[in-house]
Amino acid sequence: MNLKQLSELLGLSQTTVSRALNGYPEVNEATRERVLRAVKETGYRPNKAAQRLATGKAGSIGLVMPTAPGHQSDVHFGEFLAGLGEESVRHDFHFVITPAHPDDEVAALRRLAISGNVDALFIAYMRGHDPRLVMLKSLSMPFIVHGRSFGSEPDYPYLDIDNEAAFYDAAKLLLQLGHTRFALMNGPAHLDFAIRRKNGVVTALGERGLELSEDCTSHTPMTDEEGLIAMERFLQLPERPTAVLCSSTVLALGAIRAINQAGLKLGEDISLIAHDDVLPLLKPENFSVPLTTTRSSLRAAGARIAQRLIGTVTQAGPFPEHELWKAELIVRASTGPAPR
Amino acid sequence: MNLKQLSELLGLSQTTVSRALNGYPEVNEATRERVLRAVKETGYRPNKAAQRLATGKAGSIGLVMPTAPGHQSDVHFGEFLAGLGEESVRHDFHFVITPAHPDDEVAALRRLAISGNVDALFIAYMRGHDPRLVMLKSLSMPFIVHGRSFGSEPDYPYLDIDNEAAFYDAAKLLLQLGHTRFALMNGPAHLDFAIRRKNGVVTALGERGLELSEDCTSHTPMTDEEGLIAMERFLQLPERPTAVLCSSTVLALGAIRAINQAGLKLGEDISLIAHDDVLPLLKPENFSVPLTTTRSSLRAAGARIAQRLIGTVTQAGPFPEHELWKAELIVRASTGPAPR
DNA sequence: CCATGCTCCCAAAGCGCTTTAAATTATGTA
DNA sequence: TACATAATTTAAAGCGCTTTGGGAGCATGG
Repeated sequence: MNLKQLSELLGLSQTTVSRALNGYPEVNEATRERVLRAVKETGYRPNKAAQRLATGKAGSIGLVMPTAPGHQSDVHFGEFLAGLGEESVRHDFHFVITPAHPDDEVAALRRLAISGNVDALFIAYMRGHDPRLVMLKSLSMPFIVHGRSFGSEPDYPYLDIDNEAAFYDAAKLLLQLGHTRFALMNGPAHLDFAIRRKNGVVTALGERGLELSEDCTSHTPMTDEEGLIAMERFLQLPERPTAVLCSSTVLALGAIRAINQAGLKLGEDISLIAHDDVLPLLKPENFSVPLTTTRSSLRAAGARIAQRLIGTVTQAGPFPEHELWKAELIVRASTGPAPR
Repeated sequence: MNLKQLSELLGLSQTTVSRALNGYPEVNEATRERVLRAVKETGYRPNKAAQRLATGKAGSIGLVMPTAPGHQSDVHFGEFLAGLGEESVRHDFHFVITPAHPDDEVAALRRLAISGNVDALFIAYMRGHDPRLVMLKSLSMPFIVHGRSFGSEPDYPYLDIDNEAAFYDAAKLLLQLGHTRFALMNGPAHLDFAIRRKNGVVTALGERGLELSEDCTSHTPMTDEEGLIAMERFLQLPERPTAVLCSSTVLALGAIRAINQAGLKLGEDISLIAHDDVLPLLKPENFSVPLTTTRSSLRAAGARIAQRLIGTVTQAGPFPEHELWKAELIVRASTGPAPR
């Protein structure tokens, strides 16, 4: 069933039927109702490809999913997607996901953009001087960045959390508890959030005349294995840290395993604060020693980004160019006074 | 840059350029190379919407993501998606994800199918007598089912794991270890895999003249909280179970927390076998007491499903209508002889 | 009675591609 | 040299929708 058949069925022109469906004012209400009724009865749905071709609008937002055989899937990705979905469903938008090899992301994004399949783009996992940014800016398609790109002018729309403040505050708390030997388990060094979080820690320590040693810093993918390995390394240092900051509850999961295996007590021998993206599987309050965290919901970020993206496409704006969310510092049992 | 412009640039007709690009044989090799070179230089990409309209092919597979505010996102979903992506990227396919309210899935699937946005569909989380199946069969669009639908004729293509055998084998192992008091922590009762897994357990127990009591069976969403709650309930029974079968490592995560909190020892006081979908975040070997599991990679299933779906669309088949994968039973420390 | 302004509705063009049917050019054969 | 045949190329017709530019039909008012 297509428009032509439907209009013949109704004895109307395609124009009128199309207008009736799209809410144009110049069609008689009685006629509109007749059309709507026929749509219900026939189950007619406009062909999206044709609609897209005619209007240039796709009703979808695009994203690239880095993937490869052996490439570990990221729990954060799923959670973010849930947020996007939660909002998109309200506007009858869908998303088009292009899987791409991690080395091919810029090109994949470009292909996606000029394919005509999507109205807007979204990127995340930002790096310093991110090459995707340059490409996107040249593209004249709305986009939004989750995170920021250190070293680039912030002349692009973004939603980010204040990573620096979050880790500054967390470090500050540990300082107040008397800790002096710090460690940081961070994400990959080239990622923007990792850079900023480190800065936050360094600043807080600096105010007390302390330094973050290289030995006590790890930059790894955010998996529990890496957390385990990094923490094992820290624990073997002659002067092992008593305060650990952790870029993800996933890393913390491994780190705590290492702490337990070493026979140490979390919250007594070692204090730990992790950043909590509010993953359904890793609730900090459910750890055997509940985790002190800096919290910011990834899912909420996804929903907000969808809202802005869709709003931009449908001209429902305006939206602020930049949003910087504060993370909450939530104190639980994994932090305590420095042992002496 | 579109076809028309490109062909004018080359002094050729759109037909020839189109054919050159799509590998038709009736175009001179020299001409084809000239076209290809021009494409490289100009960065021309065909408009997908137009291509789709003309061919009816979309180069994409569709799926519905159940979502709603407060609807917990499923870790299994992300992992499955990773598998789909891994294979899709090889064929330059992408996926179109329609988020939909859980109550609206059938309709959403229908909309997706007739939108012309996708070439093939995929469904999962099968229920007994699944209503989506009826709809899909009436649709004349290729689809594949992950799982099966209990109570429907298996006259549709599916990929499933042998849930019944997996749980039969697991129960059998525990029986051989001398256990007689069993519990089953299962997924929602209406889901196909839950029905079959329960059957497997019941059959194995039945062979020894044992029964699975209602008190010792839970049907819940597969989250760690639910695992905790269910296990707490089991542990308060006058005759508490010594052998527990668990439909997911996620449930096991909570269950083990409950066991620890009760001061019991996993693998001694209580033996537990969980089904392992090979989630990157929950490796059974990383639990403080490594978990005995029935293992089957969700990601591998995703990749295979993508392969079959894409193969069907591109006529690369034929593929077997049905695939039933065996899960591996891997024994680790969470199982031991029944305490006496 | 005719110009004016509405309200509705329609024919046809166009979005960018593929593909059918036909035209043109090249090649081979008698 | 002429003609059949093969090798290339092209014009034009869609694919199913939106939208531009009119055009009936009808009431209003001078």
